[in-house]
Amino acid sequence: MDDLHRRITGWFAETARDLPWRDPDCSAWGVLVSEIMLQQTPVVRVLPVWEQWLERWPAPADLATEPAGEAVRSWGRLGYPRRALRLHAAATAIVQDHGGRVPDTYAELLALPGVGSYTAAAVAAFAYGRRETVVDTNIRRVHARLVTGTALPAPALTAAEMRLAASLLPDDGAASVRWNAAVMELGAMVCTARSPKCAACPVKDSCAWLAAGEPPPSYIPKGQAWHGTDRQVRGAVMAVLRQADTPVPPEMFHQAPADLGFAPEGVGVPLAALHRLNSAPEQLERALAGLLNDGLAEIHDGGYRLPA
DNA sequence: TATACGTGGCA
DNA sequence: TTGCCAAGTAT
Repeated sequence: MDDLHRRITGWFAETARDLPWRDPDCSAWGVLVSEIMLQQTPVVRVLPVWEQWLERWPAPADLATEPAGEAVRSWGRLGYPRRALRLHAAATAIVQDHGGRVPDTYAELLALPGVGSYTAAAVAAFAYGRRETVVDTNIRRVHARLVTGTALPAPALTAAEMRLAASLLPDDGAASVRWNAAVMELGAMVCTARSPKCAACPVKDSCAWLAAGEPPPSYIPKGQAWHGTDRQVRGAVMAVLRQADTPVPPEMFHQAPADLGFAPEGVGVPLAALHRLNSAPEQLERALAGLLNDGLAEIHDGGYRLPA
């Protein structure tokens, strides 16, 4: 096992991407923001938004003094905008309950809005150097192939996977942090979901999946529906709200701007995109009600806007 | 445990 | 062009 550690962390030391949240000088807040943004979102898309966020809000207290809607607007097109809402709520909780400093224990991190088991472990490890069992989709896939010999991990994280990850974690604190980062990087850059680059893998001669002749997955991953879904409509509505400087009247969502003769400044393009979806009135209502319910929108002066 | 939740690049 | 999939969380 030490050999596995040496080869993977050695590979990481040589080839790791130079990401700003990996800078030793990066604050815990910077690490937390990066982890939330990276949930289900590729690095290349996070990079520019993370830079803007950290410049505008260098500490939790800076974000906490702003309306939640500003966090959502600045989220841009990263996707899953509820993450922005929760990050804002987390900043508020950090100010109120932790004196403005990002907490450094797994339990305290886990209690923050938008922080689950992965993110709590990741921030404790990468921001504070703690020895934590970090398990994300990359690490799960590497373990599945390298150790278990299957093409993909199970659809949901299992207790057996957590035990395996814990058993692989180096005893030494600093070594455990490097190991977590290295396995994650291996999964992201080499041991990828589709067409893994096994020729470039530092542990290909120890891989159970390769040794077994690369057996195919035992199940077909369930695709995420998109066209015609409520999610698509919600996304289109959010694009309008992000652009609007003033509350958007409900009629705007149901009728083309041309029919109304006016529209809030700058919402023409996203509004046209929403109308092109040609969604049923009840679906639009469902999307708007859902956004209100989630706190991503509110009604002010008879129109919809981001939360103030 | 299963489902809802955005977005855009790539094969 | 269609579908896959990316450092998950909350319910």
